[in-house]
Amino acid sequence: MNEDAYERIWETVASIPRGRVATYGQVAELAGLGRRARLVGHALQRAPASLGLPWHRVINARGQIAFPKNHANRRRQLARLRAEDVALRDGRVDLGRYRWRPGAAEWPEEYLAAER
DNA sequence: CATATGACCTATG
DNA sequence: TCATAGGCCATAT
Repeated sequence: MNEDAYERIWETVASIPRGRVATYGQVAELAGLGRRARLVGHALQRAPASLGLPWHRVINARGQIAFPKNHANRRRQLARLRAEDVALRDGRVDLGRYRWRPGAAEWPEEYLAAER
């Protein structure tokens, strides 16, 4: 069911640039699904690995990784985020700094600051 | 059919 | 910042 919505969610997630993050609610909104944030979680859980989606760039509205503390994917996501220079302080990403804004500059503030 | 359970969010106090 | 409440909804039992 909702294959239609799932595909739109996958496309949206695939378009999140490296070094930026998006929240579940944001992905739902961008995919034209209103406030169905939970659906984003379902869609990612069911996403074929073959799609190679950057699922690690999707976090909750509090800037935290949504997986439970002991879950293996939690560490995987943390490692991948750090690998693309997304800083986590006290387990939280500074959304004001790293949230993806479609159409806006796609590089983190630190990078822009270094260029200036 | 009825509950419970999440990779959730926003508003409010 | 924490807690509560209401919204949301596919899946599992």
